[in-house]
Amino acid sequence: IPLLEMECRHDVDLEEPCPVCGDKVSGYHYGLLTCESCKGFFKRTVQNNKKYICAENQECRIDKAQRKRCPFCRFQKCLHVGMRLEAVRADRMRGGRNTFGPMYKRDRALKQQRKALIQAGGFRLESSPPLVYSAHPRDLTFAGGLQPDCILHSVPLPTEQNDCISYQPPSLCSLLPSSSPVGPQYQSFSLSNWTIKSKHTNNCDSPPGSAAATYADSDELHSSSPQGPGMPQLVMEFLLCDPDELQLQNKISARIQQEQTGWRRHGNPGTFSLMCVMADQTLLSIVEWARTSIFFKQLKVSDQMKLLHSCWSELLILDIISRQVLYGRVGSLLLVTGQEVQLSDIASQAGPTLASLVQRGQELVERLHILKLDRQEFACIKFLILFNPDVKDLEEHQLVESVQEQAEGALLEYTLCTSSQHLGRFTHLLLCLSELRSLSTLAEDYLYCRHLSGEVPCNNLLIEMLHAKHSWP
DNA sequence: CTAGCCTTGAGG
DNA sequence: CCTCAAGGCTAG
Repeated sequence: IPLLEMECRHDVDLEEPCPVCGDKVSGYHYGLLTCESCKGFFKRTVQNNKKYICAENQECRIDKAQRKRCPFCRFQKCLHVGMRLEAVRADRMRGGRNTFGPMYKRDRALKQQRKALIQAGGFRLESSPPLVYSAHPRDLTFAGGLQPDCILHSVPLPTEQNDCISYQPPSLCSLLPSSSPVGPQYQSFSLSNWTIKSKHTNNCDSPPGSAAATYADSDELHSSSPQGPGMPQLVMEFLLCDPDELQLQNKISARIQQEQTGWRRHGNPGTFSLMCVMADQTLLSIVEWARTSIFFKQLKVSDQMKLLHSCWSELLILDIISRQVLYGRVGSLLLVTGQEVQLSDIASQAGPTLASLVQRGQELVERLHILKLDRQEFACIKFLILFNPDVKDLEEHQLVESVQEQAEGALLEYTLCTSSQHLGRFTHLLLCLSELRSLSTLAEDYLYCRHLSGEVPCNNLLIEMLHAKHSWP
């Protein structure tokens, strides 16, 4: 028996190739299983804040033989497969354990479980008709990462290029059916705030088995989650779904750069067009976020589309606003790309409608800034917005409603925890949400107008979203 | 720069 | 104690 156990333990991790270059993995590094060389490369790059440029088209193949050729594409791929910038320590402290520990543990457990399932499937195969997952063994290994239940829905995923980074102009419809096996699995995990907090706010009473613990998803969540105290479990789950800002920044910058190079021939794009491209890319990332998020990924695609069509502009505005609140500086607008634009410049160049939109946006930013909203709260709010039970003709209306209630409960619990029993803060927060809603309606109308006069670059998700709402009765 | 091997050190 | 992911070191 010990022998069997040994065998099981050993080949779980080591058989899988490094998701970046395919070399042999040497353990968990910066968020996932990678080889020693990619670990070192990632560390050097982040520690020394290196910037690379690609001599080709930013789509170089990265494998063991060619990984040295293009550091730009290698780093892109590191980010794309989910290596975490936050795992590189700013203070260079050696040894010890970081806050990813629980994640690694969970990932191990999942891989084990998955392997057991495959084995079970393999045995059954001999005596029974083919099973779904046995037909696509490769998908399972690649679907790795932290999506716990992907195996259960094991849709026959496209087995194609797991390493290919190609972004066609997509339609929402084609984006939604889980199409990328190597998505940002490890979705973000901001440790900074709450790990520190949790040391000091143990007094916060979070009754075990309170609202947050009742959510439907059952299985994997309760099993092994060594949470810090003070953070409702659901908030934790939401935070896990939330993408990392720096990763997002890198991805979107690269894509915009890519698009711009193609643009040069058609003359200089105006600022407005650029902003549209940025908004479009942000929308893409929002869809990606939703698609891989807890609860949402369990919905039927038709419902997913209805929800996104209904709330895209709110999520977009919230994205911009949360960026200002969390990372922005007074007097300037921080873009997804990390660039900063002076508000005074915007005010002087924008037309009256846009200027007032920006103005109202800034006021909202100011209010949220005073409330000191953190990432956890923004993560909850995103779910609150996404799961809108007022959307018409939902097939799984009940589920949507229940998720919204739970998200609201979790947010309430969390705000009570962090702001020492201040109910006022929570209500103020909800007020901000309604302002956000009206702001997004205005923004949508504004965009639609400019679209009608042909100013919005075409063939993108932005346009599809604009049309979706305006074509409704 | 790269990548294999070495040292560290909190958490189990 | 041991584990194992972080950082460090150094030939090539």
